[in-house]
Amino acid sequence: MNIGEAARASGVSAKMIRYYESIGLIGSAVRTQAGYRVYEEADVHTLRFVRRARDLGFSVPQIETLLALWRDRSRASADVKQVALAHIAELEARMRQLKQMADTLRHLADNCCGDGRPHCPIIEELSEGAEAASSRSPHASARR
Amino acid sequence: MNIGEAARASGVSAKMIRYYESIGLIGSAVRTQAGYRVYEEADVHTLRFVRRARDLGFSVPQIETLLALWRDRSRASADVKQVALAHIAELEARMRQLKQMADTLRHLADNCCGDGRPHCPIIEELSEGAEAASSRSPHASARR
DNA sequence: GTTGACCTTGCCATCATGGGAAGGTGGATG
DNA sequence: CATCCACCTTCCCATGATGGCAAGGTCAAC
Repeated sequence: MNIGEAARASGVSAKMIRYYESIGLIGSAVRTQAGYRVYEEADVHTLRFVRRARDLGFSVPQIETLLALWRDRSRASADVKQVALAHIAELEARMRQLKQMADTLRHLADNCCGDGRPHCPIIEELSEGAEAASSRSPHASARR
Repeated sequence: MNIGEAARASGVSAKMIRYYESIGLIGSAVRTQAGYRVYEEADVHTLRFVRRARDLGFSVPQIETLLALWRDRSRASADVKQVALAHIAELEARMRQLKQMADTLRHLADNCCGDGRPHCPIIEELSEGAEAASSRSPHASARR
């Protein structure tokens, strides 16, 4: 099957299949004489694995690890669990950051009349900046 | 004051100050004869505003809007609030995505013994893919 | 033999940020 | 005055995962 069909069958775009091949996440596909990539059912299976891992927010390096564990029939489930738990921790850290931003903003917005007058605690916070708004070290860039 | 001092005073890196100038988020700094950028207290104040907005997760276009509102002494606080609420909604949407990923993973990890044996529900989910794991439309890419 | 759908590679863009190179400035010290 | 170090300048590159577009080759059907 050609790349387009593999893309439809796996839910991974043709573009991304080529990309995954280029970075070595998946093996190089067999080519026809004309240079077309050819895929088997097993490849589609792998691609679906990758897509599901992406849907769960795993990064490409993590997926590399997961693929290796998948293929390793003598893997220890502890190794898989470790990757998963590390990722959960990462997701939770990101959630905490977002939550802190949202909470701060929500608090400010709740105190903003939202009418036609210029007075606004949101703008004030940004310009005068109560650094101590929430337990945050002075310049800890809470970005991303 | 030079860019380095402005960076230290505002918490925005010199690199980013130049970047913000290049994209027009902040005005072009006055230059010395030698081409050095020169900053006043007011500029540092603006930079701090930008940094705080970034810390709250606002994108550059949103900060552009916020800066304009800040400078507009006849602004309507409703306009500021609208920007803030839209951003809160965005943050919450991202949190929901992350939460769904984390919940799914947590569930799988809870069912993984995490011992030396190969059997692992996490790997199984990825390879066999119970698409119906959590209310998620068939191929709704839950990406970012 | 033409057409249309598909494939190939390659480059560009995203978004905010950092790194580094090559070269000019400025002030302090020998 | 020469030297040195810290600073400044611009320019290019990289990130991560993804999409878009363009120019050109392939294939199958009609």
